[in-house]
Amino acid sequence: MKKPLYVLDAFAIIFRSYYAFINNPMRGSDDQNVSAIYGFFSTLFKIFSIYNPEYFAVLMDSRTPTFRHVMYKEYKANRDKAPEELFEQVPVIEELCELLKVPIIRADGFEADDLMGTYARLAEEEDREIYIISGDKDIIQLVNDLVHVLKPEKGGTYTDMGKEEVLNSWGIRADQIIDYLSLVGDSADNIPGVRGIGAKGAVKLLNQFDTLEGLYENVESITAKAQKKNLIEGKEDAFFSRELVIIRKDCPCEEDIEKLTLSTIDYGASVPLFSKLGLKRMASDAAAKSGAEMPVVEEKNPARAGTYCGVVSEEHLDKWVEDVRKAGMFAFDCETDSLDSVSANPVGFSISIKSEEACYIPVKAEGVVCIDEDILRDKLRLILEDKNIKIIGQNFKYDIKVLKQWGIYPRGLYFDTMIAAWMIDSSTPSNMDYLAEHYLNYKTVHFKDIVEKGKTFDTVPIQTAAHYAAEDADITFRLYEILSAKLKELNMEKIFSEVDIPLIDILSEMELAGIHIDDGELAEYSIELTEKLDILEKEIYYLCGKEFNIKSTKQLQEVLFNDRKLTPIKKTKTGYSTDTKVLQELAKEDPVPAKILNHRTLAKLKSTYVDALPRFINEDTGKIHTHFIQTGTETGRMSSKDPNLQNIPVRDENGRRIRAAFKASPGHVFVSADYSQIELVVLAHLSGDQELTDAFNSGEDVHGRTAALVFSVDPSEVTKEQRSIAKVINFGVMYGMSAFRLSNELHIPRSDASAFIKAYFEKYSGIKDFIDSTITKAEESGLSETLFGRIRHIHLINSRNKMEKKGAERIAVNSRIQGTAADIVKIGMIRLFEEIQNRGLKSKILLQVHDECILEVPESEVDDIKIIVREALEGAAQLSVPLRVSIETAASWGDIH
DNA sequence: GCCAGGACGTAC
DNA sequence: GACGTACGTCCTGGCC
Repeated sequence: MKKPLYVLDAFAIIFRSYYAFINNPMRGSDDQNVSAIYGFFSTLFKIFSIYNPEYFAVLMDSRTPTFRHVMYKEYKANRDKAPEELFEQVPVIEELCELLKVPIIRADGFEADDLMGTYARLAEEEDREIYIISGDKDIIQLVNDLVHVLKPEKGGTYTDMGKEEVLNSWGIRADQIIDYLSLVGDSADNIPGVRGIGAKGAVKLLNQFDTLEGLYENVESITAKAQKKNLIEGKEDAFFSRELVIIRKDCPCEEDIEKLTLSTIDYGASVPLFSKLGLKRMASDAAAKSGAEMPVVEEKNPARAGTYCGVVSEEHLDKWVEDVRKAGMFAFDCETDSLDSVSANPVGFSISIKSEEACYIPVKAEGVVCIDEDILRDKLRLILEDKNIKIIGQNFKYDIKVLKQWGIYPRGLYFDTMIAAWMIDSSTPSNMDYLAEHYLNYKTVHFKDIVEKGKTFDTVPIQTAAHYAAEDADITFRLYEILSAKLKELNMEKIFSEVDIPLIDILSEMELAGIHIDDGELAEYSIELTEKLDILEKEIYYLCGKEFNIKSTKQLQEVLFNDRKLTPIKKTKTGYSTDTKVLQELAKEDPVPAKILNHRTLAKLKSTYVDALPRFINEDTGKIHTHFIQTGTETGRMSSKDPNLQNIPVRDENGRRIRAAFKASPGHVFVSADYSQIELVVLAHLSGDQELTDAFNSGEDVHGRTAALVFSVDPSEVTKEQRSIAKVINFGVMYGMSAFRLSNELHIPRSDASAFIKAYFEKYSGIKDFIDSTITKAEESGLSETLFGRIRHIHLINSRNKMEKKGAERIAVNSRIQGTAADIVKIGMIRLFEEIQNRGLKSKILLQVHDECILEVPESEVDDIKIIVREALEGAAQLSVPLRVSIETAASWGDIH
């Protein structure tokens, strides 16, 4: 018989090793964590010494992002920065395996589980024994006459799980493990299983009926009533779980097991790296095995500090201005006396034109005679207002706003490191301290460490201030060099330079413009709300026979589920849920929940909007100036904060009164332009689906047409109910909605919901293909990409945790749609802004709410602007279906829609 | 008293 | 387990 093959689940070992030392991590020569590297190779060499394998392979998940996210839960459970230092060890482990010439196998788009399955099959086919080293109980399903699992135990030993051992320890045969897990579920892996069926029950059932099919064919014969009910209700869950549990056996991988040999192992090659990592014992062990010499380790240099100077004379300033003009490009940063960009005054500027050099030009500093403000302003204009001189900034929207109010109108904005970093990876922070550390291995001086609480930057001693400020410009320049290369690699230069960079100035204008709100109107509404809330409160207290804090979910739970004996409907992490859905359900049998609902709605309006918005009115301008965050989402959308003007109520009448308080300035009106169904239009374009394309090209009601298709009726015969189902499905599809959710949403049986979804994808087969290909592409590349090339990393797309994987699939699909729509709206805004500028109009864009732009327009410009807006927005992209905007005009925001 | 996290609810 | 993207408010509980 052939010599056995040993395969190692690398992932599992890396994980175990890292957490084994979590309280006392192994540190390498740069003080970096090397626990996983050490643990992995200790295990590897231990296995070599115990089993002396001739054929051996390390099996990896397809990419490191996978790895990262398999650990997602643990990552969250250990809320420190641990995982990052774990992930960084993975490529090192791979490199060491390669140096050692230990076969390492990875199949793109597949997990180590699937590789184990595949090698189990391959070994079996040539009648070879295989030992799989893994602690994962899913793997047990592979066990048979030839396939063994070596389960790691505490103390570095391994239990050989063959057929008999499985039967002994589990009470079922190995080939029943799949069905067993389908019934029991696995909370760690998020396999649901059948509710109410535990380990003992599952074993008993499988012993009786042998298989899941056998069980369900005979489910009627089960005598235990509760169990039978659980099984019948959980049938779909069981079969769904089984899909998640089954390990594939068809990965593309090296099929010639003879090639997975350890005969060429080269311990000597690993010595320098082990040594460099500071794993001295491992290095010397490897050296001993190969007879190699121990190398001398060289120290790695951290990023170097820059050389900075202060500029307080005109001559010195002239020199810098001249140098900047010669260089044609510079990093620039403002220090101010306030975080509030509308009222902030500059207290100094810093400039860098090359890495590790920068200067600080104070405007105001205690005990320092600075350059005259007017002279300084004029000289800075020479570099900031020259469109041929490229400006590099970090969060430059802030600087633009400060500069504009100080009298400088920057023109040559070329690069924003914050935005670049966000486009490169929107899931990680984009503040400078993080970027410096992450990309440059440089620890910056922190603002709060040099400025005393409550004081402003101009009070900081000039030496300290100059160093801090100049460093910002220096680091910005250094980051530019790295990030611009990365943007290029990712092919995002175009969307970066043509969309996100030009948008910065537009957003600065929007924020500076602000929007007027009638605080008197809100004050009146607040009083009304207080009265209504008082009444509701009293009614609730009376009905409940006691007073309590209605806003406390904890106390509310006590009242509803304890005092009033209502039946809890769903759980949260901390107790029973009391959200809207639950309260609506409970309202059917008790008068209190309805009043709570009412109270909640009004209290929300009052605290979040009615009372909060007036506090944001700027003293100087009398307007509300929101902040648009360009790096606030993972899809490419913008967000808005302080206050968030993208979630002002619109749907119900109470809420609309808040919109009504937003007023156009005297002599002006609001013009709102709203893209019609932009996400569905994008879906039609991206998918190329014939039916959906036809629906939009025909100009008919798209939800009605969907209903006609799904229900196979003539469009003229579609009922209201059918249309509303179609509408929910249309939106649900873009979010990856399940039949479960659809049935809940529409209050229909789950089987009906499944049928609707099935019919939907049969008719819209192009959408199905779009979803599938988006997922496949994400699995291969780890990315989801918009029509314009904006990317999002889909970290969990190859997760072995099936729930996480499904979640990642939804994200991949939705991000393409939502992100493309966001790109289009941004492009539309840029076209619109440019057209307004070119024509010298006074109209201003004030707000953007994802698919809508709101402008404030002098009455005299209204007719023109409507045409301009339509042309600019509808022409933002050439799609296979028409992009339409609907335009409305009103003196108050409440009168729009 | 401060802060982080959870629950909830608003928008698209 | 169950629908994507945000932000704000209130409450709670741990920490100082």
